[in-house]
Amino acid sequence: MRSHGYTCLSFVSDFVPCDRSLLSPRPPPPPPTTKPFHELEFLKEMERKSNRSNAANGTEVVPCPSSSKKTSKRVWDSIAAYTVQCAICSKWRFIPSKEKYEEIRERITEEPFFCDTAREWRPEITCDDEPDLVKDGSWRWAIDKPSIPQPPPGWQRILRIRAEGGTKFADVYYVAPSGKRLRSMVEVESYLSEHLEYPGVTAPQFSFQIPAPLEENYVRKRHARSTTSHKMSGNVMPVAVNPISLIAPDQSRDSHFGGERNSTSDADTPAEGLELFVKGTDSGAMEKLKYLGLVQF
DNA sequence: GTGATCGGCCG
DNA sequence: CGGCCGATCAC
Repeated sequence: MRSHGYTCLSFVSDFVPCDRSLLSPRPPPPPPTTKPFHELEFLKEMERKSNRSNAANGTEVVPCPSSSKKTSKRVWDSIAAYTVQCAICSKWRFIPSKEKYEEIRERITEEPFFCDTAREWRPEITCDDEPDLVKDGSWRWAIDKPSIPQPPPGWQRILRIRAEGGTKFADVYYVAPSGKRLRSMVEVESYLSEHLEYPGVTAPQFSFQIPAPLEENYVRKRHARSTTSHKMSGNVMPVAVNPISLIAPDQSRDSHFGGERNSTSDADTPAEGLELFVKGTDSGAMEKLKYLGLVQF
């Protein structure tokens, strides 16, 4: 089953927990990718250009757009890179900037992304080129919802990924040009109603939708239910169940990136990955477990 | 203090 | 399950 009707969803990839205590001692630098893709250079280049200092801990410094306001708060989100999947070949392509990514994400449904689209910033790229990266476990993935509007000019939409094992995966908030941090739609609306200095800025331009974690156990389950699968249809997979309990101890803080180091065969099919995530089929679940390094294969 | 993060309530 | 916001934590 190749990539049928699947318009590729846009993704956010690889994040670092925003827990400060984790940031300091965190050794695993950026992406220990498996494939020898020079795209990393490309990434580096973009980093340099966008003037972000420490890709080391995976944060991106968002340059304050309009003028170098003195107060321009250093705001960043926990996303290290942005990728989108080609609707034709299903390969993942880096998006050079958060802004570009937001632009693509906004229209991804009506206007699917193709490798050709990336020609805009990479004139040579085609579907025949190697994927920029593969889902091999060396990156953590957050799968974005499509059709999230771009933030109004001068506003920033910030995504903070929470620490592993918590009750929530992430938070979205907006930073107004004034530097005001807005955490919910209600706050946005009340702020806008009291600050008429933002003509044309309206509520529908905001979305607090958070992406979903690819790793199923990143977020603590609300129902500490027995690990028995509830969504993997009837077919129980005992093999799968046991390993899961291993990683869910309680040792909350400890996100060893590594857990999945033993990735032998990666280079799996991106399309499946997407399908797996979206549909959660049995085979998908299996794939996921492989992905997480919880089963042998 | 202030602001960021987390938890948990509630619809 | 997602939105929201107070409690709590880190600076």
